[in-house]
Amino acid sequence: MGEKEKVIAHGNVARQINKNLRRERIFNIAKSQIAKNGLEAFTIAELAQEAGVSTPTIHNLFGKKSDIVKELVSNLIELMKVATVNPPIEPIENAKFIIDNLVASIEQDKDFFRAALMAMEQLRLLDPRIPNGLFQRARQVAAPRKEWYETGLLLGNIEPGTIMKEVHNTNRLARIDWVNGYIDLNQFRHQLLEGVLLAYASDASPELHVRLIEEINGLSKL
Amino acid sequence: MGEKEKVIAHGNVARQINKNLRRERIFNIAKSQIAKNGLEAFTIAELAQEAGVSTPTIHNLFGKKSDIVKELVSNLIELMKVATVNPPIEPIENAKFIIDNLVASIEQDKDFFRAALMAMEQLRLLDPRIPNGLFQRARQVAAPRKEWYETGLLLGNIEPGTIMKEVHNTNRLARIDWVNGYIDLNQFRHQLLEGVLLAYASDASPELHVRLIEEINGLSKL
DNA sequence: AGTTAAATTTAATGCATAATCAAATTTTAT
DNA sequence: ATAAAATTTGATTATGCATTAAATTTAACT
Repeated sequence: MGEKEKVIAHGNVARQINKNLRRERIFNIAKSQIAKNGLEAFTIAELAQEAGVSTPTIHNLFGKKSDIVKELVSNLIELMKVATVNPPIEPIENAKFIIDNLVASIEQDKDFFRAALMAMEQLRLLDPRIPNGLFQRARQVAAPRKEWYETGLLLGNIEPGTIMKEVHNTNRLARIDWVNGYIDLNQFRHQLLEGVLLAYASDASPELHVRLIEEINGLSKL
Repeated sequence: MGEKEKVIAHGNVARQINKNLRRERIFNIAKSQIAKNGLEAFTIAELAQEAGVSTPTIHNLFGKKSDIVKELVSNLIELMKVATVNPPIEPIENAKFIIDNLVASIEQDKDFFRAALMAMEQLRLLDPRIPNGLFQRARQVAAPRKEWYETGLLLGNIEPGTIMKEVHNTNRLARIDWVNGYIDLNQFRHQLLEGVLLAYASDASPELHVRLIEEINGLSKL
């Protein structure tokens, strides 16, 4: 079936290169199947069929079914370790910047993100109680910054930790909604941004509050 | 095995009564198993074993496996149709009242709620896009009221619909967290109340804002 | 207490899928 | 061109589950 990936090279190196190409091609099909129908519906047999290959081949390339799931997760974790660039300082711009960045990187390989996040959920790796390194990072996403309190943009009447939790929860729900296919990436961005700005608004200085409201109401009109 | 439920009655009526008692006993075991290990892990065989009965008996009493799931859902829907009493008008008291009521009714049969909510999720009945009767109701839970805008407690700078969405999202996430066993009912109450009050705070009059902050910060200290 | 209807059980069937292995095929290296 | 190594394959095994059919037990009514 499917055209074999060839490489003009001699020696045993070629074998490995070709194998990796085959492997990657099949892995992409797996991601797409998982993303489309969920982990539950995903079977080795279907994967083999769509890849134009027999079931044992899948086992040779990937091992057990659960190994595929594990590989997805470790890929995602690896990806999340990449340091984020430093965002602008102003709250609204900060939120937009971080969220747009997040959306952009998801956009690059939606299937992968959806499949990997499903896998993490199934492995209970997204349990918010367990503070694995992942969540230490995730909690920082769009969390209120010290500077905003120092410059009086946020009043500090509500404990920063409370705002941070709220932002984090907004993140989690938007992610769940997107993974389950309830919303698309545009709506994801919208929901996330709106939630974050609302959280800021609950403790904003009058000056910031005005700008937040403008921004929030602007969102609804799209 | 397990003590048979008896009723002192003659005629064929007795059969039906006994049957219903048996059925109910087994149904409770099903709820508990689903609540504990999730719908995925739930099997007829395990249910039969814990009920001290053979698998065909389950089929005789309930039909297919999916019928059990359906029954859970329809029970929950039935329960949700029960009219809610009219809550107090003041925003903070209103939120507390509604949330405490909700928690209290869940408390009465946690297994049932957890199992039924899992079933609804699996059947995609909790998809926030689909506006079935259920969500029309759920959206009202702790939503901001007209009176609050008329009396100036909420300013209306942020569109009421936006606040309502935020409250609803808070509801959804708290529910998901509880169903998945990430939080217990106390934390559920806490998370839900905090989220709702924060949403109000984003558009509250100075007078209400002060009281909301007091309440929110009070929560954190528990 | 004996007769009949109903409910339960034992046993068998069927289905979907994961996992494995010897044999055949392809690919590399000389 | 050919031998050695690696890979893919077809066939098979194993498992876990829901479901059905026939046989047996249990309970109700006279």
